[in-house]
Amino acid sequence: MQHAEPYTDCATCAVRAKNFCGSIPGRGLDSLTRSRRLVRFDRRQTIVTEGEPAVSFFSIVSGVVKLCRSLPDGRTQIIGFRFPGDVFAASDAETYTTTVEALTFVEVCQFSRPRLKRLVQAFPQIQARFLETSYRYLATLEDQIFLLGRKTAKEKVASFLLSYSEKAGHDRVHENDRINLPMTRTEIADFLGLTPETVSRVLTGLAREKVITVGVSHTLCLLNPGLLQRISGH
Amino acid sequence: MQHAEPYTDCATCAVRAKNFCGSIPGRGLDSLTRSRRLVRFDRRQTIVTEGEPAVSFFSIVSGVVKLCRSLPDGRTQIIGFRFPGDVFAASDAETYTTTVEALTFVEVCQFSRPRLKRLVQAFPQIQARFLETSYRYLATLEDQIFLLGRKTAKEKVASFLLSYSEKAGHDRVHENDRINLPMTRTEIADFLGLTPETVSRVLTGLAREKVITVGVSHTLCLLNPGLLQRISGH
DNA sequence: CCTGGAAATTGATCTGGATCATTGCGATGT
DNA sequence: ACATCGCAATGATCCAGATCAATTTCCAGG
Repeated sequence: MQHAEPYTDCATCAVRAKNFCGSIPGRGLDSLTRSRRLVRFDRRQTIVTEGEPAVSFFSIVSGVVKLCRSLPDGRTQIIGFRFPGDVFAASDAETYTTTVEALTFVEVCQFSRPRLKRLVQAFPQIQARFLETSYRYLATLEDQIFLLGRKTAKEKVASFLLSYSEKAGHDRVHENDRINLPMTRTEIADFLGLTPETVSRVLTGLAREKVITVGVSHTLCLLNPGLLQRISGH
Repeated sequence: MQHAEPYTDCATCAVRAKNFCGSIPGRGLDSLTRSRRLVRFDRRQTIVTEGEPAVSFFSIVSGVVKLCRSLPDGRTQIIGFRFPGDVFAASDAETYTTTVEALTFVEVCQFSRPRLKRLVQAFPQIQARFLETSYRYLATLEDQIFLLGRKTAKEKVASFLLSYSEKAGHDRVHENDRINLPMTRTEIADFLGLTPETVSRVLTGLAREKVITVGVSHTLCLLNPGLLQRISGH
């Protein structure tokens, strides 16, 4: 059997369990596969743009994206990063509330709103999953609000390293974990409400304290996650 | 007929339309009324505490509350304020993620989790409402993240005054609107990631520029909402 | 292997907002 | 009317992180 797409269908999708798709029973998988369009983006490509009509909903199969907002004067704030199994552009707003850009090569399932709506009608249990997901995002954003409002630069960076290394794969953070950051210092800064220079200085500071080592090609190593945790102020 | 509570039942509730209760048909209203307990709190009373088992869900009938998180060293961040028609402690987490405190005299409908669950089973359309609400909160938190990460003190205060005066009643913000702030300078500061001194200085600055007037007893007047809007950086 | 441009690091300096200290003032109770 | 107490305003000073300015490192493309 030949597929138009050289990729897995929903029945064999690696991230199905993590996503709303996991709530759809076996008999619905064909209909799910037909509802979505698998789309690929290269690093740096924009997937959706803030303010444009929100016609689609997305679910990430592979890769990492950033959600961000900008002011005309250039100030940018990254709202969050999203990983395989995450969704974005999920709200029912008229227009996208954030710009979404690929940080790595990315594969997403794109659902048009009407199709998604039909899917939800056919499988109402999806809605409970959406609610769960959106409660999880709410909790993450609350954490981020605390971080932005009340943490110091060092605490911010430490928190970021820990939560990133957790979400980006490793469920438990171990000593000597080598983590790969697909984002630039500027992007880390735009996420933490800092400048790239400050991020750089804090990282070299942490390296001097032997909490991490900073490697080449966006790589870095957590030598002492326990201490990092304490530095992060929980 | 006599009521144990001297207050309206769900059929005549002023905020029903704004809330999930609005999706429950007339025949379900008795069951709704029986599912909730109407509870009152005085200003400064704590309604739920961060970290404690999340046994209830709440919906505000009247008054204003704050949602906040604290670190043992005393740093506090207010995540948001909630008004009549809003809900809180809505996530399905094991424990409350924020402490909720009354800023004014408050009346809330308290639902135990099991009862709420049964209500949702009986009226599944509630779930769609919950999803809508939680998308709305997500958008608010995204705004707040931009504000905390990238706005100046003056922009923060201007944004706060505008969004507060909108949510606290007035749907459109008019010239010479008199607004009542039930929170202290410290609470405004903890919401905006500032100190009370800075909030105070910015307010007197805005008053000097004739954008607002600061009145007594937590009252203040927006002389020029249009300019305030421009100052807020949208 | 070289080379150009972007990103990262590092240093010097500046500043917005924090911190510390004092005074003012308006509610509440006597 | 007056004393008390907690919040608000204001002033003086400080400092974490921003800004400005060079290098240095990285890496993609030839």
